Amino acid sequence: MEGSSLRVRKGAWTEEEDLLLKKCIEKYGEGKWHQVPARAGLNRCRKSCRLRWLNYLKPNIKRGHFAADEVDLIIRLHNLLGNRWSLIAGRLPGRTANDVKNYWNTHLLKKNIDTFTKTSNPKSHQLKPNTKVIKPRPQILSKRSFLVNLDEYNNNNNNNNRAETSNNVVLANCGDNHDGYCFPDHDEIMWWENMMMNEKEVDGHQLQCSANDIDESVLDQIMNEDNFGNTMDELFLDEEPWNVFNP
DNA sequence: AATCTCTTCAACCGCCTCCGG
DNA sequence: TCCGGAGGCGGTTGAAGAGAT
Repeated sequence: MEGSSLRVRKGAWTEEEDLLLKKCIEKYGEGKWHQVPARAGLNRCRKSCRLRWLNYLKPNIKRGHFAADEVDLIIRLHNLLGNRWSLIAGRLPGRTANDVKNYWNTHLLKKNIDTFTKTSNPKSHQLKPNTKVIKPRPQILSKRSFLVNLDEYNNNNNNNNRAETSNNVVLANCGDNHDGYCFPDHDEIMWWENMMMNEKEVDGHQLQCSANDIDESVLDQIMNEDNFGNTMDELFLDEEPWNVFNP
């Protein structure tokens, strides 16, 4: 539980509280959320302050209806990423993870259910019934966890660029910056192999990503084209999207 | 006009990961 | 190596407004 919950205010924010929080962030900048309530003179917990700022007060937040292209992008990215709202929101300027999540739950989820129970339109962006979405979980490894994985990788390496371990797999050998991806699940491995493996990577070339931009670069790759040079539209409008497994 | 039901979305909650001591 | 605090995330809740009866 957060701090001394007996004294912390909950519920809807008042204009006065918004103003205090805004002034505080403008003065001290974002971050150090544990200091924000005291600095702003707010009787709120750090999480509440952070959420209020990120979802409502932050400049450039887009409110109101989602445009058709935004909805389209949400559906596509959700097909790829599942409920990874922060990643999806990261591709929609001005939209927050909470907004995207709410929109999905209130508008798109309903549509999906309708599609499941009524018709199955192959050109539709909705998922088909019995479609298993493989949810990738790109992870930025800490030095510690990387070393564990690297150790297992070295122990198990059998001349492939991939080493299967009891719980995870290192995809491609790791570069100078020692960043990599680990996935615990075979379906995910297949998913990423399908998506990421091109000739260069098979030859030992690997994604050159820093720990901080790994998601961005991977998503950029997804957004721009697939392994075979198809555009995003071609990719997702195909009758059998390659990123979706139909058992 | 009053009441009930449904929808929306801001906010909370609990969990996970990371990092520093 | 362990532990506690902080940041961040996704799932869920509930108040408020809109629409239906």
